[in-house]
Amino acid sequence: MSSLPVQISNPLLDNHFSMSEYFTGIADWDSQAVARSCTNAFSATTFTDNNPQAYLAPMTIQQDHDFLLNTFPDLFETPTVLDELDQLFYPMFNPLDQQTILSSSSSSISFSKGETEQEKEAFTRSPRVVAAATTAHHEVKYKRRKNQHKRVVLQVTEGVSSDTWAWRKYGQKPIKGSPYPRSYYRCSSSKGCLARKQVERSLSDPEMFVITYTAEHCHDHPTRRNSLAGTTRHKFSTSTPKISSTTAAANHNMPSPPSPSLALATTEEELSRQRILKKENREEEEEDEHNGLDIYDMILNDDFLMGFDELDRLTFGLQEAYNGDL
DNA sequence: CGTTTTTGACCAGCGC
DNA sequence: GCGCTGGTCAAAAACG
Repeated sequence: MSSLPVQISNPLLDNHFSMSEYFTGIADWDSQAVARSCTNAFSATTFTDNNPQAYLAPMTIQQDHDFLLNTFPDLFETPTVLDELDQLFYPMFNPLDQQTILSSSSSSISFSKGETEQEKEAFTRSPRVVAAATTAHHEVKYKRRKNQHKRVVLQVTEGVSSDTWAWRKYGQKPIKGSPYPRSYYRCSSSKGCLARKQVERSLSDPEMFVITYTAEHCHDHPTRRNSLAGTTRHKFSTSTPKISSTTAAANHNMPSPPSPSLALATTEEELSRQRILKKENREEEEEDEHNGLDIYDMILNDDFLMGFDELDRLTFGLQEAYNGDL
């Protein structure tokens, strides 16, 4: 990963700062750019630890290296600027998550001192040319396995959606060798958007989710979520045995039952999304029962995010007017 | 009514 | 060429 010339303009803080300044204490950002996770994006102790394995607890890094290499042998490729920004900003918007981003540039992957040359070689294999990768998914309907631009994120989701995009689930498949099904989502914000993501539990740690992003959004974040119709179901009802059994397991972060049919559980990630949507609805109705918003709500509230955009536009307009007067 | 999830079927890539 | 596997489609059902 390249160095970080990224400048953040935050109208509320009224100053500019670099990403490296933001994440204070990172002596060697580049060397840690890929294998990184955090329990708190603002925790200096987490980020200043030079041992990547520290970021992966409770996972074993080697286990997940192996898992990812077996499951996603072609996931590493040159990242786009958006990828890098996404990776950089993700922890800021998900401070409650424990996550690791394991793609996407083979050239930027770093290793701890203890890892062998074979491991490094295995980890950096399958380099891809981003041009070929990014064009492939636009073309043929089913030519998708090769040359797809993928980005993999490991995260522990505890009631927090992985991102603020609106996703629609379009498929779920049992995966050979894994007791957990893989869910397929596409972006529902825009009809033409090719962005997709796959969500499945990690083999080495069922509480960890492997989220694979494919393609990129061709639009900004949605100004509001699509209609909530169909998003909040009676998942926790006991009226339907199939639903109650699967969601009960998912809701308690437990592995799905060994039965293949029962293993087709709704993922925790999806449940988290539903909880958030419910929470948003409740908040609209209750007129802020609490006096303040906690960071959890602020992070996931689209209105909050859009508020920055509007503030940005306002300040930009004021600046223009001010310059015009001079 | 518009949107979502579910789920069986279909199709293409891959290994043998 | 064949079978396995994974990714997508699309109809039905569910939800607000």
